[in-house]
Amino acid sequence: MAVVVKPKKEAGEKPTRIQEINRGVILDAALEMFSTYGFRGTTIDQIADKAAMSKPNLLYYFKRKDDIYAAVLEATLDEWLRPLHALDQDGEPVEELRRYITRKLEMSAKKPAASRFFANEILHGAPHIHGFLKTDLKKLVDEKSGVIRKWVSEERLAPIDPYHLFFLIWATTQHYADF
Amino acid sequence: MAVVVKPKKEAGEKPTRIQEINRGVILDAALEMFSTYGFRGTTIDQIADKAAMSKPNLLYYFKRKDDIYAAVLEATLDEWLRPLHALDQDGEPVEELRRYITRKLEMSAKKPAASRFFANEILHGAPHIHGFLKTDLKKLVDEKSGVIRKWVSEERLAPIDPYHLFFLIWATTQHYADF
DNA sequence: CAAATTGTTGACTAATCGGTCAAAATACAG
DNA sequence: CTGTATTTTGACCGATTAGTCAACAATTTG
Repeated sequence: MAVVVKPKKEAGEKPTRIQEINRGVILDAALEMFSTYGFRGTTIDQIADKAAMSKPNLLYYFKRKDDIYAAVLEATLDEWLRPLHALDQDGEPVEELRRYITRKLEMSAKKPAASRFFANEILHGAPHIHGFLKTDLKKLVDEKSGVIRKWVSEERLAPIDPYHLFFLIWATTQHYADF
Repeated sequence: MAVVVKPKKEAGEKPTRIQEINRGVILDAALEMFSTYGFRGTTIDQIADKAAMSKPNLLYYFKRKDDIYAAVLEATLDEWLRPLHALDQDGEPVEELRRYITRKLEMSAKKPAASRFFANEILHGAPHIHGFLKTDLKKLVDEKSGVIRKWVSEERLAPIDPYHLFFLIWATTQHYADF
């Protein structure tokens, strides 16, 4: 008797409606908890409570605590970087920087959890995104540093080290969000 | 038969040589671990390992994990505040601020653990020093804010909100230490 | 509706962690 | 050296936590 092997699930199948909703709910809850209590300070039970579901149910969507953290990181990283992406070398320098800072401040105010989450990650040496920071983020920062340098060389902006400028903006917007 | 009660130990007796050494070793180890992994992320075993002693031995010197944290806080706070204390209203404003920032940067570079420790505490809403922050630190910051305001009113310094200035300096020096 | 798949959970386990304790080892005073 | 106070530790305990599992419920599909 021939047995027809019918695969139950292909890798990379599209998520169901329920999966999409619940993953979102979990990530929101997890971001809130991780940003407040850190990785070790947050329990899966706490996240499950906040997401209004049982722990086994949560673990049905994310097999391990590390996976939840990684997913939160990935989901938040894009948003955190978006303001910097928008810095346009063809714009007017002071106006571009003003818009960048405004966007950063807005983001810190509107999504304080995301902001705290990253501050925390970076403060502790970015242990979970070290590889990423060394590649993608560095590339982006290098690219935008080039824009600043270009403006300085064209004498459209007072001389300043681009890295110092970014640090100044990141640090200050973050602190305003904290307090 | 009269029993002579001979107290074994008076409160506030001077610590023995061994106590002095071991408390120091423990505080160094604890600062390193707490600043890297946070309060919840650090285990007593880890601190004991770093201090090269057994856990019960460590707990002989500090009865609870909270006590270790509090002791680290107390031991480090003074150092963290010292640069601000030195801000002198009778000095030349720009030179005073330059010196303050330089000292802050030196401290962040020389004692990164202490610096991270406080950044971490403040980022999470200073849960362990809330009372202190509300009194002593606030008083100090208010006092030094008065110095800044005085300089501004005498037109010896460009107009700036003193709190914003301190945040700017703290945030930036900390970020330099992190990266 | 009926079968199959997906979603949900109570009950459990193994490991970790903060903290205790009694007993052994060491340092120290007379 | 002798006795006493101090220091050190292995073994242990109760609580918490990450993660499992088998059974049950809901949803989707045909």
